[in-house]
Amino acid sequence: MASFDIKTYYAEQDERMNVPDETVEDILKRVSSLRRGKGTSAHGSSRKSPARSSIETDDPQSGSAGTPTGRPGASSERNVIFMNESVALGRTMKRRGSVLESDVVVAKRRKSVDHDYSPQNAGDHALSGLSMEPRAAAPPGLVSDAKLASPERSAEIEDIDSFTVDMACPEMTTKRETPPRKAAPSSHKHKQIKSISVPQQSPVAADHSPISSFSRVIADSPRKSTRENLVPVSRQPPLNLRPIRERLLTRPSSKKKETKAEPDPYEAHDSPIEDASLDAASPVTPSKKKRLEAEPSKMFLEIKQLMAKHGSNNKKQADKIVKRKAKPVLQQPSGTTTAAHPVVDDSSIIYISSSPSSRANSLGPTKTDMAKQESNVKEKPAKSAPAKRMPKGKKEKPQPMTPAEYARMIQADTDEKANVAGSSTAPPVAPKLKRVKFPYLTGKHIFYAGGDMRHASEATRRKMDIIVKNGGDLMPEYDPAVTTHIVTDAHRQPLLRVLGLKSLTQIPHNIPTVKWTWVRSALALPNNLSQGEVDTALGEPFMHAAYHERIDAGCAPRIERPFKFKSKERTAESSPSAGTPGADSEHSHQPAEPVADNQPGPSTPPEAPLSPPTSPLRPIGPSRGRCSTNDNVAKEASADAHDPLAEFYHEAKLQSQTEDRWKTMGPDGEQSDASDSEDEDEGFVNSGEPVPRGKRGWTCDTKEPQQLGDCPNEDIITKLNELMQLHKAKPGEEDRWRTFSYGKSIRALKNYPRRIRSFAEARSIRGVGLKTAQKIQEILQTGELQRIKYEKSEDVLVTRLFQGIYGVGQATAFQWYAAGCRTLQDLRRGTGGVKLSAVQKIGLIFYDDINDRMPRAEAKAIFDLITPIALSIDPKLSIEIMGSYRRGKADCGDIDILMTRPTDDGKTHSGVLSRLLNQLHDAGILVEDLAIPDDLHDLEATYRGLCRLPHVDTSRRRRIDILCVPWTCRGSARLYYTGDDIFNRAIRMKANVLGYSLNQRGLFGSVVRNPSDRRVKTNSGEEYTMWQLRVLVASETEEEIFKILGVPWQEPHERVRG
DNA sequence: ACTCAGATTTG
DNA sequence: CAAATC
DNA sequence: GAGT
Ligand SMILES: O=c1ccn([C@H]2C[C@H](O)[C@@H](COP(=O)(O)OP(=O)(O)OP(=O)(O)O)O2)c(=O)[nH]1
Ligand SMILES: [Mg+2]
Repeated sequence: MASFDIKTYYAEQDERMNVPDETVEDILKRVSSLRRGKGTSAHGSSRKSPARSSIETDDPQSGSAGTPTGRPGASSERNVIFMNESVALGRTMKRRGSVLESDVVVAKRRKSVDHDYSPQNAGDHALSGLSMEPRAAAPPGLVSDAKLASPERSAEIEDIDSFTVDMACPEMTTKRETPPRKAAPSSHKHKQIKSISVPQQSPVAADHSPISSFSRVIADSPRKSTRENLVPVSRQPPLNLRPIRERLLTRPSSKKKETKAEPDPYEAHDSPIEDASLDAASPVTPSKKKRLEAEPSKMFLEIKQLMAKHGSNNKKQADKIVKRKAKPVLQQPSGTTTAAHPVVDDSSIIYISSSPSSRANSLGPTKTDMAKQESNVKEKPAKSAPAKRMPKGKKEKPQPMTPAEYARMIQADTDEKANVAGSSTAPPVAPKLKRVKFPYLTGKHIFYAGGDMRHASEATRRKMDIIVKNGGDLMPEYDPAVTTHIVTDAHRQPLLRVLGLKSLTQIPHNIPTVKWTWVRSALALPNNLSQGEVDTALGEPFMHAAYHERIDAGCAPRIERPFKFKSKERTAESSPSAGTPGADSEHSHQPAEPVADNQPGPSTPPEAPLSPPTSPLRPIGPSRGRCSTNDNVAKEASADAHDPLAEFYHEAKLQSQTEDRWKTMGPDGEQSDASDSEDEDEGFVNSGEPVPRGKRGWTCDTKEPQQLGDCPNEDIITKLNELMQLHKAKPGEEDRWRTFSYGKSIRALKNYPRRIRSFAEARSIRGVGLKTAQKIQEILQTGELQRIKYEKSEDVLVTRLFQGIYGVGQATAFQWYAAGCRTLQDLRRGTGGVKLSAVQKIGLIFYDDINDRMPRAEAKAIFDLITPIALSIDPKLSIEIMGSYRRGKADCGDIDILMTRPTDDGKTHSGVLSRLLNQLHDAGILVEDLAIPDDLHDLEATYRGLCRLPHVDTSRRRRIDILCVPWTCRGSARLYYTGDDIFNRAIRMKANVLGYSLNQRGLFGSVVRNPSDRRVKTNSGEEYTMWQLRVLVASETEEEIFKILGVPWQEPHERVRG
């Protein structure tokens, strides 16, 4: 099994590389240019090198193929300082306690003063103030993997505590960079919240809890679960925050808002332009500066330097952004509202061990559920949960039906209504579908194939409904003669089955195979388009091609391309290069392809797509640029009789044989013992053991040695990672999981102690499958990975740039790309009519800041500013910094704060967040809001925003997340928030396999209530347990969760998997 | 052929 | 409901 | 993409 068919390998590679790559790009170019009437200019710049030219200066990858947030590839997590933390902490604590004690800012917490946090249109505000002009000319913060981390020394860290906000440089720049652009009419829904500013309370010494600073923050020794959540209160350096508030708070014009006549102090100066308020602000600053100057520490200086270095000179003053969100006024899904919440009758509850498979329809505990639980625990009678859809209440008899049947049904029904006003025959279940005003799918005969080809699932029905509603002619079954479009999100195999075909190539060219996104893309369109616009609105089919092989389908004339044959040429290409691997970059060898030419007809495949000159056919409208290449390809292919890669093949074979020995020796012992249930995929590290074979076990169970420097397979890892980053930028499920998989292989490789020498050896590693092993082999033999070049197309590069914007993911990035955007500047200009959401605007403005990671010390500094403020609101609060910080990372991508409060005194932290946010804004720490919790008063809430060190004009914007959870959930919440993400997924997966389910609220076991009754048969015949509930098994401490799951305890810094 | 974690907020 | 993010 |  170790051997593989090299031909097939290259054939596949070839297909993948040639087909979509060049084609998409060209098409896109052509299209976009057409749309914009830009003529032909585009194609000239097609390939690599030229491609770059089209990306303006703000193109991060110019040069390095950095990734915005290169996850795995980025600085691997090393806990540089972690070891000393407790020590350092202890020391600093002491110092802190003695030196700075008095001035903790404390506000009397008086209920009366408790005003809700009321942000308003953050996006608009930011925009109005700054405009989206590029602020920092500096190259985007995207950094190549190599230099991501600016390692902090442990020494530095201990000093951080003495850090003091420097008031020396409080000159707040009051100038605005640009005249306020009219606030984008981003219509936010406003959460109905009364917004009233809190009259500043004067700082008061914290007389309360002598919770002296200690350390929970860092050295958290889980063992003592007792005080697990004690607040790491750190005495705060003298910082007079108070004055700021009033001035700084520039109430963004609450334009429409005023109608509300909300007595909002902020409303006072409601000029959208904040200049006024800003000016006002400046005078205030001086007053408070003095205090702060008190002992600037060396640490502080360092931080300053660091920041200066990063130097994002944002002139923007601490604009107050306040956003109001209209809270969905408890719009209860009528149906569910009435349905009484299922009352759990304990007596009828039985525990069952759910197999992973059964978890499908088990309702996970939702916020709503938890609310109930909380109440049980007498935490707080959860407010009437907005009924997050209790599955129980209604029961729309799904009524089994095949997709075809359903299609026929709704199609018939709709037609009837549309055509004859005849009395409805009122088919039993026939949904009342009314065609929408603007049926953009009119005239299109669509065959839809959902995930389930046998039964029309809810989702399938909904989608079919949509198709019909929008005028589409839904085909019950595929008929190549009539069908004009095939819409599917399924995989090739299932689709082919339904179509009754053997190969995708059997589908006529004129029938595009597109994903659901194609239909959806025009859904939200204005309903006034002209017929002509419809098609454009729908988007070119190829943009939504379901399979890259068929990317051309439906797009005008096209020249048949002999896929299969190209394999050879490619073969020729890579193998020979073995001797002279490096050297040639794609374009470079354009002219000098000789290298490859040793072989019979090896037209370097890369060249094919690359060379604009060779295929100038572009001009001809919709023709595929590829045609000429194909011809060549075919020719060459035929010419090439000898397979140069034969050697590879043989070699692999041999190796596999020889290596089977050691490989097999491993398995025996392992397999037996591991055989039990796991089937786990998670491969794992056998740290440095002589037995290299793929081991089994749960990745969450064993800490991975994360030393970087020693990896013997670094080159391989680097290349695979590069490839992964490229895939990560692509939309679609396929690439999503591919990325997932690459991640696993890479991790496995990182933990592999020896240099891999062969295909077979690679293959033996868990997580490294056929394809990856082949790639590894290619790297081993040629020193490079051709595939990378092909995946590195302009669209990927550009969209990856876009994805660096907070709030922009694969989908939007590609949409924008399709709209013709190529640079960040294009986005600012709104090229192609692209619209950025409020968050995205902020993300764009602070592109560099957000993509930068902060030194650990800065995270602490900011947190230390926040802590006292929080405690001033409620001394019993427990707030802790989590995420990468808790794991001991030297640099943090953001600050993750967990907030909760013990309930022993009958109180909760409800409402604290609101006040905290207000105060943090006032203090100039919070600068921008990105996401506000549904209900600020909920015990469970998530806030996301941007913060910065106040009063330091050089400080950069940092991402900050605040997570509030009920006290009872603290354990699971800490587990979750500590991460890392890979670890979380791994442990959650193990939980599943063991019949549990784990989330930030707790570890749940499945339970079925009176199994005898509530069972429902589904169309497929299985039984779905509708009343299956998940009961809380543990959530208060991390330890118990680890224990129950049989995961050996691991300190935060040991939970690093990525 | 199925699974790959599970949740919240936004538009 | 899909996308983005944690 | 990989493991089952
Ligand atoms: O997909 C994800 C992302 C994050 N998390 C958890 C683990 C993580 O540690 C925590 C905080 O997320 P964040 O994105 O801040 O990651 P981090 O671990 O703190 O790293 P970084 O330094 O980039 O912030 O949330 C998940 O469970 N799943
Ligand atoms: Mg973080």
